[in-house]
Amino acid sequence: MLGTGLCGLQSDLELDRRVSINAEISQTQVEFTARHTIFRQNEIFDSIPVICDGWAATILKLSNGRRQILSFLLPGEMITCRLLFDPQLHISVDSITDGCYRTYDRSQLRSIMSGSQNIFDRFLSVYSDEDRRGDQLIATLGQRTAYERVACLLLDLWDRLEKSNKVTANRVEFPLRQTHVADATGLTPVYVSRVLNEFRDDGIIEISDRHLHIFDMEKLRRLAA
Amino acid sequence: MLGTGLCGLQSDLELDRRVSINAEISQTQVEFTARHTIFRQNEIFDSIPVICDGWAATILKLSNGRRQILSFLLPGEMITCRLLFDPQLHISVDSITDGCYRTYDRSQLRSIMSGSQNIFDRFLSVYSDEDRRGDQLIATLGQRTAYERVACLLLDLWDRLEKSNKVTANRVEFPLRQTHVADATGLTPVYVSRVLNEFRDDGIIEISDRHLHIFDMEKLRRLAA
DNA sequence: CGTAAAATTGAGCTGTCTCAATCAATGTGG
DNA sequence: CCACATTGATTGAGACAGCTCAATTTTACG
Repeated sequence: MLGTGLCGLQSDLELDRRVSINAEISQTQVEFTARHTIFRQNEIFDSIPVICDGWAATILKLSNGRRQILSFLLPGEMITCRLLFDPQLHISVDSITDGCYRTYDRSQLRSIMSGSQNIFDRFLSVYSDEDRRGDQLIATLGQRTAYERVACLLLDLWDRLEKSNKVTANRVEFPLRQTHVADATGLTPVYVSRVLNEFRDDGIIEISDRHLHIFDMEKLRRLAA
Repeated sequence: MLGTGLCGLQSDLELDRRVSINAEISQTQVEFTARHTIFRQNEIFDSIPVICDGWAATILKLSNGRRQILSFLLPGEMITCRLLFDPQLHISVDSITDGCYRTYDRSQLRSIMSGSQNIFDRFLSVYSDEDRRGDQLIATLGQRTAYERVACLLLDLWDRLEKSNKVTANRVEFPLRQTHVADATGLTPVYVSRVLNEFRDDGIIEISDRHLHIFDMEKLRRLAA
């Protein structure tokens, strides 16, 4: 983890497990419960929310009612770096599990950023990662088959969770429902079920008890193309 | 157009038709010809290229050889704002028509940006737009049918070209081949042909002579859902 | 003008969806 | 703590959107 203890001040903001700042930033903490919309498309924010506990998803709703999950938010992650610069959230955020978020004042964050090239660049690097993941998702949805999409999603989450040491013995907490996987991959819940079951029957993974177990990582990575 | 004449200095950088700076920035101009890769995935840049004439496309290549067009670059547009902060280009750029690009020194641009909150915010707003379009594309590829995808693409391009006054009498230059449309929508060239022909037969649009003519805008917007 | 690239068209196939029914898990109120 | 209600997962059968392959025509380019 980069930057722990920077500035040597009080409260702790950790971004995507890559930037953390100790500084005197005013923050408020808010609890949320599973399966609710916690931020709505087009809300205006003077502060930056960061999920500090639980899982959530960013969602874009189309005019016709269909919904696409853009990303899953894991504990410690900002909704999107864009909020640092653009007060209007153009996406919704739904909670997946119970949890809480903290909000940090934008102007304070920005003055901290402009005070340190170092911190500034770290935020930008988080932003950059966010973009890369977005571009990868575009390519995945445009070019990959259902099996590949599901494999990619599982691996993406796995790799992120592994970075924050949430993986033990090839097993990790996995609170997503199949509808979440469906909304993220552009597939039908019914078909997601078939894909996951086939992965299970092939001895590649198993999802049970809100946990994901990967038995054959190599095969899964090969499947993700 | 915002910001023309800012700083009252020499050369002209216009971004996405939304930010333009007159300042003493060193730049070099490079010509390119149609149908070539002009920047390669993973190149490192000390300068920011801006397409100043002609069309190009940003492309992500997958391990298995498939390719996804992430965006079309119209005259005046930066490859991606990310390059302002991250020297590594993680995508390729292919030219579509003949044209040219200029490159601007990153550190110079950044010092201009840090010298003016105003200019800084404008760059960020361009960046923000880039992201929004990315998110829309994710939703389109994940949730929309072939007809909707093609309609969305045509409208997106149309709206951007209209903003820069390139549309006259419901007609606009349109140098894309059907393979470009296919790579951008995640469809097959063959199927794109069928979709476009159906649009034509329904009296909605016509593409001929490298121009796009929209006869029934309302119907097209309805099709785009 | 000749050659290569792009577009069109037809026929047939397959990956993914829809609909519908059943079963399992999770949450809730009495 | 159990019964019921709700939500999520599984499975089967059938349909269809979009793909593949291949042949032909049209357009663009050197």
